[in-house]
Amino acid sequence: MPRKITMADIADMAGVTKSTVSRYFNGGYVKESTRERIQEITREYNYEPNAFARLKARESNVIGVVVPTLNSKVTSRVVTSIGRYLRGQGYETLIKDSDHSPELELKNMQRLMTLNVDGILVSAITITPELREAIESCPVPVVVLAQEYPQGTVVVADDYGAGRAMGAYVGRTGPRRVGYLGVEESDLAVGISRRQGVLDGLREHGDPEVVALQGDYSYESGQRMAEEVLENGPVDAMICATDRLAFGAYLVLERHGLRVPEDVSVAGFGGYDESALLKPPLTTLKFDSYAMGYLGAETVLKMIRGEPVPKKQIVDYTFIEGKSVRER
Amino acid sequence: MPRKITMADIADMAGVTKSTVSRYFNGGYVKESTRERIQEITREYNYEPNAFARLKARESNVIGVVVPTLNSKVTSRVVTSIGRYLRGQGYETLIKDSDHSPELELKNMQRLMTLNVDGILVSAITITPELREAIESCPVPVVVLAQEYPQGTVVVADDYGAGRAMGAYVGRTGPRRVGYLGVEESDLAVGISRRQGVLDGLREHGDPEVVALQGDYSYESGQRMAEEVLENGPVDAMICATDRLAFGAYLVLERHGLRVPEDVSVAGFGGYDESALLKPPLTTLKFDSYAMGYLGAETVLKMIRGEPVPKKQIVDYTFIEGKSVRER
DNA sequence: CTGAAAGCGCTTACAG
DNA sequence: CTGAAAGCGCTTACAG
Repeated sequence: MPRKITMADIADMAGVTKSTVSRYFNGGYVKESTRERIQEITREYNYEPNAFARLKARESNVIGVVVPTLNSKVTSRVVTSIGRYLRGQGYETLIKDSDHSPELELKNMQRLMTLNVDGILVSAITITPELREAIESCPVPVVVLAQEYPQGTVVVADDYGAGRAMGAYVGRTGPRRVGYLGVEESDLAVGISRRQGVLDGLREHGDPEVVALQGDYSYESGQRMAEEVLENGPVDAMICATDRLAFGAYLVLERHGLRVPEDVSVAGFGGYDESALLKPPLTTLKFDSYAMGYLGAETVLKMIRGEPVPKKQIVDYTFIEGKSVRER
Repeated sequence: MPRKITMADIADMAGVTKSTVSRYFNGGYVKESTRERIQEITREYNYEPNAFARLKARESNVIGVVVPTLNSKVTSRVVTSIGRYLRGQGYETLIKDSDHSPELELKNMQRLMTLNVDGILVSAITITPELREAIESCPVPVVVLAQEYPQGTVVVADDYGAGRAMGAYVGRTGPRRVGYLGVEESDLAVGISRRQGVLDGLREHGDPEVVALQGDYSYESGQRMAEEVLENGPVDAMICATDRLAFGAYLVLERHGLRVPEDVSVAGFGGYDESALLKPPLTTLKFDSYAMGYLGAETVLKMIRGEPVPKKQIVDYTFIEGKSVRER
């Protein structure tokens, strides 16, 4: 196992000082011939400076990203998009997975700060008081993704608007009783805004009775909630806070011998590829997660440069009409 | 924005030297009363040492992970599992996303090395000669995930065995002509081993004619290949290298008015949650990705400690019997 | 255009 | 049990 190669090694081989090599990498003055020599050696050894040893540098060129989980289609898209943008801008992306734990969420934020990243993108399930405190006392720019955060800079999906659109769409078909399969209110975006949108949308179109439930984000939770809805009496529609929950509803409805959409309409949020494959295809709605990642990354870089940025950016969604909601 | 707090600050407040604080964090000798004082201040300021400033330390306590993409269910599971294990062992996980690019794959490996990580877990789509060279010249332990790599230490899924089991399962139903929707051979595990397993399994049970195609991993690719299979004449079964490809096959079969499994059997690999929701539920097979992550992480840590490790570890799979393969 | 020197936040022998 | 000093791989004024 060869020894790790350092900037000093490169300097030696090039017959210069590491100061010069450093300048080479950071865009300082280097004579053309020297530059070429360094470039050649750098190429030969595939050398790249250790980004984390830039302790003295004003900027580390690394951006931290804390995500609530990696096991989510939406998060995957967001992180991929962030990585692409940042890579193109010469920044490193440092991903910290909170694995559904609020304590880890806080720890990740704190750790990122001591790691002297230039900025932080944080997507949290819940912004606890401790997290908020950490965000506020953060010495580098922070942008919050996917959750409202009035105190700071955010990029969010239009959860309320999307909910309302879906509520109205289903409401127009004239249901008498609707089940809402939701998530916990600690998730403000999905648990509250999205639900409120749905309720308002329904109210504007016939004002059906609504049985609103809360669970977690799993397939199993979707099944449990669907069962519970049915135990409370027949419904004409189930609106599910995520496609995954809708998958659970499909299964339970089938078990009960109920047809979609003839007996019960079903709608979701997420627009997963798989949703189009269900029978019938799920009526859902897809947020532009790539835009969220891109805009978040762009925004944090602007903040670092001291450029003005919008306090709040809202990404769009696309309505995906399936065949799972009854025609009116 | 408050200044970042450093070890020297903590030392000042505790009335000691940073040497002592460092020892506190690294398990050296510290008097009980001193320890308590440092602990208190550390707690108050939520201080954690900058893991990347441990330039002088023998061990950095960070493990690098390079993944081919973040947009994959399997990768998500593997990375989550790695993170959990490593966190429990006091290690940082540094994720590098190659975003489907072989050049980035190589760059990520190289960069990780200069970042003085203690070990590397690499999951690559293709082990190019350059990547192999990088792995071989790596000064820290490397374990390769999900791909065969005879020169090194690997944790792989039993692609051949799984393919053969699926081939045999379908073969037993007596198909005359079978379509195989595969991926490129540059992916040795899926593109070659899995396919070979399927072919061998089929051959042992009736030896049907096989139309084997190659594409990428997308839903659209599944559709294209399914179309191409049908253009070549009727088949009794389609075996798909991943569930996602099978999703595409379902769509195309439906378009052609062909029923699953009455007209055409379909089978996949992956065991996605969604696969059970298809109509009919997909017969598939799920690899234990969590085990792959866990074992990979455990193995690299053992290698770092100089403990003996198996050259090759094979993770198990579970057969998931759906209703998409005709009864014989 | 380049080098010597000091310093970033940490660790580690070595004295005491 | 603790501190002073040197050093990790890099950056950055400051001379020259």
